This record gives sequence, structure tokens and C-alpha cells, in this order.
Amino acid sequence: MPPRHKSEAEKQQIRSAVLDAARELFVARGVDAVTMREIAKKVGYSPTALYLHFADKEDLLKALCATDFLALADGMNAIMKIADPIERLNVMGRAYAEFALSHPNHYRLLFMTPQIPCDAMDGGIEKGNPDQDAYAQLMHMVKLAFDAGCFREDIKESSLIAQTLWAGMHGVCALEITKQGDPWVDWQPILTRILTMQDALMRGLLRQSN
Amino acid sequence: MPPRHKSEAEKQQIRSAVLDAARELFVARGVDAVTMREIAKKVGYSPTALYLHFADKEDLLKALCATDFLALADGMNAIMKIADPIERLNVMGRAYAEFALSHPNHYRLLFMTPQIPCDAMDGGIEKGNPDQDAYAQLMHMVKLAFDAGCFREDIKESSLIAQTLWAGMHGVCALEITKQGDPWVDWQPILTRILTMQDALMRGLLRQSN
DNA sequence: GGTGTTAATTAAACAATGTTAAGTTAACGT
DNA sequence: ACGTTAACTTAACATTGTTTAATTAACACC
Repeated sequence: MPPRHKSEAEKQQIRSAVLDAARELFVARGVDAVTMREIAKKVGYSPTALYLHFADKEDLLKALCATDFLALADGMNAIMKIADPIERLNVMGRAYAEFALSHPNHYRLLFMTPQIPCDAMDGGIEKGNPDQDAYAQLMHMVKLAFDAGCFREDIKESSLIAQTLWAGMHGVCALEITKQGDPWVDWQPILTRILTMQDALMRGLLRQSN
Repeated sequence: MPPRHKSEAEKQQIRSAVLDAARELFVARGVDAVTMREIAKKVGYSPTALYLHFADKEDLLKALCATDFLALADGMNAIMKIADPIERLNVMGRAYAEFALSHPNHYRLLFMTPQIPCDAMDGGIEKGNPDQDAYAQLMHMVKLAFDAGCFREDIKESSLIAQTLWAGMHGVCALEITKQGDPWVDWQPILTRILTMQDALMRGLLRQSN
């Protein structure tokens, strides 16, 4: 009941408290559990107060994802220090899968949900900046390997290689997230599927001489 | 207002009229447009009447999907007549992608949504029956090629090959459905991506001698 | 042929959701 | 001292899925 004028820093703090509460619900119980009322209760405000910090629920979720999108890019970034361009790509793929499977709800929202175009994400993420954009990071790594002549010479576009590698990993992870434990399919172990996908794509895309 | 006692056939007809109305909304405007009230209006009943034919909304959607799941399996089935086991797999993959991209809303509900386990689908679909189960169909085709010695001999499980091929196609299609037109990524043409995925996986999984 | 049961249907209502409109209260500037 | 404004809340609205309680016509039977 007692409102006081807040500094910009205090406002930011409330904003991030809201995001933390939302994240906790989100991670634990999925996107449907993230109701404005429940977030508000958790953070000690009335539901309407959230609208002072976020335009609407989608805006709030976008802000949530922006944070984790940056975390993903950060992880990719650290991998650049590996010297061998192909080993680097392999490690990157496995790091991507690990992110997906240990944050399935985030992964679903980032890469399996249409309503939220990455492009419009909050948090000042810049397209093409490898520090912030995991796809740019992948493109960069593929291009280095491509220019070093690692890939089949009949493939003209390095972006096609990047998109194929991404799609392969995405396919394994997305099916795992969506259909894990579904008795319809007798799944091989997820790690086996990840490594097989990686191995098969690399064999299929690299120059024979490797 | 004038209720008359209905035969079983008439009930089935209403049920399928409801499904048709729901499908129309669903295909045109996605799952969010499928509200019980709107279906009811389209089919000329009150919203509550739908509950005489379906337990709840999820049940209705499952029935919707069962139909299209069968259609998918039917398409796969027709491909069995191709003699060459590898060409057969390639054609199957492209048919799968065509299904996904021409019925994106169905594909999303069938393969990108967790709430609806294939296993519990209505319509009497039997697991493992290749006439009705597209995955069983894939497994069967892969196993034939596997037993004919088409694949690398260090891969011991044919199901691992099937799951990798599926995941690869799924990855391309799911990313296309989710991120088509997203300016974040400069996509190569979708057909190119499909063919590249198929080509790369086959090169990576088949015996060298092929 | 009346009469009670039942099947088909609906209108009204409930609870949950995102969101908006209209207050309320305390701090600040002048 | 006093109006304005920032920070918040309570009440309310619209939309959803779903349930309860009628209503109404057809059928079965004596």
C-alpha cells in the first residue's frame, strides 16, 4: 500500500524480480503455469502491477528468453577457443544439445514456438553479433571450416551447411523434448541419437579426404 | 430445438461434421482459433452439444489428428511399391516433408506438441501396424535396407538409423514451420535444405561401397 | 391414447485467464 | 500548503473450457 518514488535502478530490480519469479514457474512447470496472477503472487504484487513493467505476457516471456538466448550464445562463444575447426563444430553441437535438453521449456519457447520471433526479442540482442547471436556464431565457425576446404566442394554455400547441421541437432532435441517417454516409439538412448546424428552429418558433408 | 432420437449412423455423422468444422478452423487459423464456441457456431449447435460427442477439447483434437495420422501412413504405404530399398527411403523422406509443409498445423499438433501423445490417439490406430503407423512403416523400410547390408556395418541397430533419418527430416521441417520468414536467419530455399539433409544423412549412414 | 422415461439439446452459470479502467495513497515540486 | 504525479490496488470485462440444471420432443408401454 505505501508507494514511494523509485529510482531507475529500483525499477530494474523489480523488473528482474518479476522475471525471476516467472522463470521459476516456467522452468518448473512449463509455459502454461506462467500466469500473470501466479507470477504476481510469487513476487508480492498485484497482477496489474506487472503491466507497469511489461506490455503484456508475451513481452514478459520474450524478456525471459532473451536472457537465455544470451546464455546460449555465451556458451558457444567459449568454444571458439578450440583450435581445430571440425572438432570445434562437434563440441558446439553437443553444447547446443545439452542446452536444449537441460532447459527444455526455454528451448521450446525459443525454437519450437512461432509466436515469439527471435528477431523481436528484448534485451538488445543484435542479429549477426556473434557475442549475442548463437546462429551467427555457428555461421562463423562453419565459414572458417568451409574456407579451409573441409567440406565437399560441390556444396557452394556455407550457410546451407550451417542450416543443415542446426536442423539435424534441432530434430533430435525437438523430438526428444516432445516425445520423450512416448511408448509409441522404442527410442534409442538420447546420447546415442545425438552422436549418431552428428557423426552421420559430418561424414556426409565433409570432404572424403578427412 | 427439436430433438429426435438419432441412430448410431446419425451420431457418427454429427461427430464428423464437428470434426470437419474444427478442421477447417484449425487448418486456416491454427490451434488457437479452434474454440469450442466457434466450432459449435460453425456446425449449428450450442457449445455444450460438443461435449456429447467428445470428452473435452483435447479429445476432439486427438480425433482430428488421428485422421491425418492415418493419411500420412497411407501415403507412406503407397511408397512400398518402389523396389529399390534406398530410393524408397528417399522418396519416403520427401513425402514426409511434403506432408509436414502442406499441413503445418497438423504437423505441429502431431509432432511438435507434447500434450497429445500419439499413443493415446483415438480412431483405433494400432502401434506397429504399418498400415496405420507411419513410424512402423519407416522402421520396416529401414530394416529391409539394413538386412540387405546397405548401411555401415558399425551401426548395430536399424532403429537408430530410422530415428536419425526421422530426426533429420523433422529438424528441417520443424524449423521451417516455426521460423519461416524469420529475418533472424537468411534461409536457403526449403527444398534445398530438405535435399541436402537427405543427401548428407544417406552419405553418412550408407556403406561406402554404394 | 395417455403417461412416464429417456435421448437430444440448450441456456445459465462457474472458474480461470489476460487485460483495462478507475480509484487510492503517498511522495515530490513549487 | 497544495496540486501533480508515480506506484500501486481493487473491481471489472471479455474470452476461454467446462458443468449443472433445465427443456423439449420422441419413444415404449399399459
